This record gives sequence, structure tokens and C-alpha cells, in this order.
Amino acid sequence: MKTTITDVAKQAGVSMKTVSRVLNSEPNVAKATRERVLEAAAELQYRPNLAARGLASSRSYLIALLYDNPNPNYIIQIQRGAIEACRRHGYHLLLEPMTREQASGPDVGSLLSRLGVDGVILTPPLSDSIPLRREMEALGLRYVAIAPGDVGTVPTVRMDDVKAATEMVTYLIEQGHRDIGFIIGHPDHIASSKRQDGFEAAMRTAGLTLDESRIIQGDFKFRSGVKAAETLLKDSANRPTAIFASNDDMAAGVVSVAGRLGIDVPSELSVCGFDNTAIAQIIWPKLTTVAQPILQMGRKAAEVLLDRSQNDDPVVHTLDFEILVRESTGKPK
Amino acid sequence: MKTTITDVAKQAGVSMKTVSRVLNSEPNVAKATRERVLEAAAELQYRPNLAARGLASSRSYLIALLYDNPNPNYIIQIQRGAIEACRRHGYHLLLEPMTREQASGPDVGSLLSRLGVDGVILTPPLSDSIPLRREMEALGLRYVAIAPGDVGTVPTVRMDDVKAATEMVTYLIEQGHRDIGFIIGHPDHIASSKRQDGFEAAMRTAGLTLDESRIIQGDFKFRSGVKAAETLLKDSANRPTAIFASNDDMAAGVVSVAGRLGIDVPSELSVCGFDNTAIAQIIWPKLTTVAQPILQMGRKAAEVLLDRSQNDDPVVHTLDFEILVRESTGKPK
DNA sequence: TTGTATGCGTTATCAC
DNA sequence: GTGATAACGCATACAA
Repeated sequence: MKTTITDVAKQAGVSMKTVSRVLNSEPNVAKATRERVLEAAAELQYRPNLAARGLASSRSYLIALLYDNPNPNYIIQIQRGAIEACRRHGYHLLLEPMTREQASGPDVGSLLSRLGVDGVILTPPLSDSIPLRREMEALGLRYVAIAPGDVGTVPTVRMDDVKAATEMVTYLIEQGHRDIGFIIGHPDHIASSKRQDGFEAAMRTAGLTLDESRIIQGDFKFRSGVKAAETLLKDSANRPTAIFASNDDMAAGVVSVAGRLGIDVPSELSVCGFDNTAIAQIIWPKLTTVAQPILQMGRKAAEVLLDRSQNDDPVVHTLDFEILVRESTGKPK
Repeated sequence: MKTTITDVAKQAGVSMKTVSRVLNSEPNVAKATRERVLEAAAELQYRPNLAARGLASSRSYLIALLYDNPNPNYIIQIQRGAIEACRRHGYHLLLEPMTREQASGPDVGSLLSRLGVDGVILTPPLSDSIPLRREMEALGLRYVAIAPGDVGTVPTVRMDDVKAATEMVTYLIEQGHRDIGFIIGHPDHIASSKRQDGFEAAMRTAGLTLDESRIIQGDFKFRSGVKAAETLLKDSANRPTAIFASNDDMAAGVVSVAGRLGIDVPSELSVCGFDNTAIAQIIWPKLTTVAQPILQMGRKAAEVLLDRSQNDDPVVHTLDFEILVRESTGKPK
């Protein structure tokens, strides 16, 4: 037999309402009573029933994570962060994977309202789905967008790609590099232009010229990194001493070309990436890269939802990234 | 105002019990009535309240996924599979990440019973935690273990590593390879010895001798693949025409060494891995590898939990893997 | 084939 | 500061 709140009340010699008060840390309970109740609850190993609580309070103690993201590591970290925050608030995280099409389709509202969740976290690229956001607003659902393209119209948690790229390039310059190659990401991704902006800003700030032949278009894939590196490194008499790729996959491609050409990394060529994905640590030398605060964004998003004290203004929370200096970068010869 | 089951009943001109019957697809409802109810429900956009339903039926419509796994892709796929099955049954998946220590600790029971979930999925390495399993049994919680080390004492979903390795090597032999190198995985992992067993079985079946110098100990890491390849490939006059690494990271290491040594993959050296992790598709040439039925295992695990028709015998469900032939293997010269 | 009455375990209301 | 009692929305027995 499961112990209920009435069992605890009996054991403590009070009414169930008082027990409820204690367990929800409401005011107006005498200290002695409170302690007696707590003791009784512990003794009986009382666990509140989520369903009953939800029914009575018309809250579900659940928040939903909506995602359609091909990057498992990203999602897993968002989850971890969100779960961490949820646990602190007595909440649980519900997973709702869906395609972009579904998210913009007619059934989302039905799905979401059926869930009866108390809040929703949107992850990219769903963060940018206007139909989805409309639906949420129509349903009166509180939500937070992680890293949306347009900042300012909705409660947001994000990081600053421009600044991160700037700092990475500044680090290379401080190491003594003057001739730095850059590989642009996929042209459809908002992050690509931001990272390029950061690169160019840092170069300009340092008074270095932007040589167009040093800037190659890529598409975030390993092979495009390979191709870009083949171009950048083909002339052994005139090649950059460092290459900054807009993500780790492309940086790994650069490292592999360097290996094939007999160019030592990092003594003859520094290479750095972006995102700190698995490959950055798998290959050797391990990549210097930018670690996004992914877990922290997940945690912050949940906190914004759960801290009822926070209002629902479209506040933008910008979290700090980290530059991870590993074995693939160093001073030029 | 939210529409409840009584609203629907009123609208359809029946009792709430009949509505309940229809919505739970219970028998003994006239077709006409059923349709009338369905119509009314649709019209009113009725969504059953999870909490109320749970409270009344003393089921939570929730199953929990317990995990402590460093591999994001693995967990994400298990999740996807489990969610798929859950959706079909009107269930939802709750995430419970925890460390091995926590899983064996005293608080798990409290955590799990507080949740009131209807079932639990255990993923490796938690599948092997005896204290955890004991706790579940003590609590009367139904559970399924994914890929536990010991098969037979608990409801299990898994795949056959030995068979997969055997088939991979058989494929290489069919391609014409006779001299095949093998890189063993981390000695602490159960999968390592199974994969080695499969390799050796296939070689023996084909009547090929097992040359010990062709079998190198690795540890599942990229670098150990690099080292093993350096050993296997150092003598250009006497080297294997194919190398089978026990996982993709090590296989990627082999490919990178081949590139450095000017050995073309696959025309001069076939390379294959195991697990179909991200790196297998990121690098070039893409790796021939074994795809575990990870998503399917997640789905099956949830199904075993949710199909009440299935009894709780420690049935072992062994799912099919897939050999993915990509660009890193071919016929020897 | 359908309906009525009751209870699930908690929070909310309002009185004391 | 504390308690009785009524919701909350649904499923379950048991009738009819």
C-alpha cells in the first residue's frame, strides 16, 4: 500500500492540509508542527503522487523539449542542463522530437496542449519556426528559444558567435600568427556569417590585411575542409601559418591534409575549429576549438521557464563560451 | 475553459462513461454512438488530461530511461526508438541520467518510486548494475535491460556482436582478402572479446590461419588505431590487404596512417570499423562498418514494457545489425 | 449497449 | 496557525 498524505497526517497528528503546507513550504506553519510532519513523512517514506498533485493544482510539473537537431551531442547537453534545472524545481523533462515540417504543421498545437506541459524549450532550428511560435502563443504556452536567428522578440538563451570567433583569432595573433586562413561554414547557416564577421573583425583590429585568397568557402563538412586546405596549402612557399575553420569537422579535414603533405601540426601549421564536437578530441593532435555553453543554455532555458519570479519579457540571456586551447595550435616557426 | 470528458458527453448526448469507453477503444459501444462521441470530441477539441487519467487509473503513462553513457549518439537513438513506441501507446518518456555511483546508491529507489513510472529502461552500463536491478525488483518496477553483459536473468534487448564481426570478416574474405589485420578493443569492454571471437571464427571457417602478428591490442581510441596501423603497415613488402578495427575511432586512425604513408584506401588497403559512429561518415573515404540497431533496441525495450500482453519472463530479444559497405573497403589489388 | 456512483491523492477555499 | 470539505478530470465497479 502506498503511503498518502493522509497517512502522514495521521502519523503526525495533524490535518492533511497542514502536511500539504509543510511539503510545499508554504508560510503559516509552526516550527514544531513542521518538524513533526517532516519526521512522519520521512518515517513513512512518503512520496507525493505526481498525478494527484498535477490534477489538483492544474500544473503538470512537466516541461517539454522540442527538437529537430541532427547533432546528438548538442541535444544531449541541452537535455542535461535542462534536467538539472528541472530536478531542482521538482519538475521533469519531456522529450518531443519532431521534424521541422511537423513543427510547422497543424498537429503541434494538439500535441502540445495534450501534454499539458507548463513550459516549452525550443532548440535550433525549431527556435526560428514562426508558425510554431505563433501556435504556442495562441495556446498561452510559456516558452524559451535557444539560439534563435532573430534576437529580441522572444525570451532567448544564446551565445555570441561573433565574439567567440574574434577571440579565437585574437589568440592566434597573440601567438605570433600574421598569415591566417579562414574556412567559411555552410552559407545557409546563420552562424557562418557571424563567425566570419568575428574573424574579419579580429584581423582588422590587429591591423592585418584581409587577403581574399586566404578565405575559402566551405560547408561545415569534413571534405570541404579537405578541399579548402588543399587550396590553402598547395604552395609550400606561400602558405598561411594558421588556419581557422568554422567548425571542427572542417578543421579535422585540414589536419588530415597537413598529415598527408607532411606538414607538422602545430609546429608548421596551427589549426583550430569551432564547436568542440567529438572529433575535436578524437583525432590527433586534439583540436583547439570554441566550446559553446550548450549545457548551460539548456539549464538557463529551463530556469527561465521555472523561475516564476522572472517575468516573460523577451529577455536575452547571452552565456559565455570557452576557448579550448589544445594541441593543434602553437606559435609559428 | 478546458473541455473535459463531461463536456464531450453532453455534446454527444451520452454519459461520460461511454465517452471514456470510446476514447480508450473499449468494446461494447455501438458504432453510431462511437462516431457521435468522436465527432463531439473533435468539435470541442477535447484532450484528455494526463494527470486525471493517471490518478484514476493509478498509472502514470510514463516510462523512465535510465542512463549513464558517454556516447551521445547512442543515447539519442535509444531515446528516439523508445519515444516512437511510447507515442504509439499514449505514453511519454522521462529522462533520468545518473552516474553509476548514483545508480547503485541508496537514493535511486526513492527517485524511481517518486516518479511513479510504469516501467524502466536500463541502458549500458547501468544494465549491469546489480544493486539497481535489486532495487527495481524490491519496488516491483517492471524493467528491461538493453545489452547487459549477462543474458538470461532479466528481460533483455540486445544485438549479437560475435555474429556481426563474423559477417564483416566474411565479407572481406568474399572480396578476396586473405591477409586481414585485426585491432582489438578496450580489454575491459565485454564487446571487445565478442568482436574478436567473431573475427577469429570467420577466419577459421574460411580456412585462413590466424597470424598473431596481425592481431593488435587497442583501446577503442583513435590513437590506438594509429599505433596499431603503424605496426601493421610498417613493412610495405609484407602487410595485410585489409584491417578490421573493433570500432570506428580506431578505424579512422588506420585511415589517417594510410593517408600519411601514401597507401590508398581502399585500392591498396581496405579498412572497416564497428558501430557506425559519426566519424565513420565524417572522414573520407567513409568507413565500411557495422551499424548496431540502436534505435530499434530502444523501441523494442519500450514495447516490451508497454505490451501488457507480453509476460515478464526474462525473454531475450536479439535484434539484427547491418553491415554498411561504404568507400573504405573493396577488392584487393 | 449504456449509465450511475464512487474514489484516486492532492491542492484550494474558506472557516475557525 | 490549523482544519474540514470541496474540487480537479478521469476510470472503475456495478447496475440496468
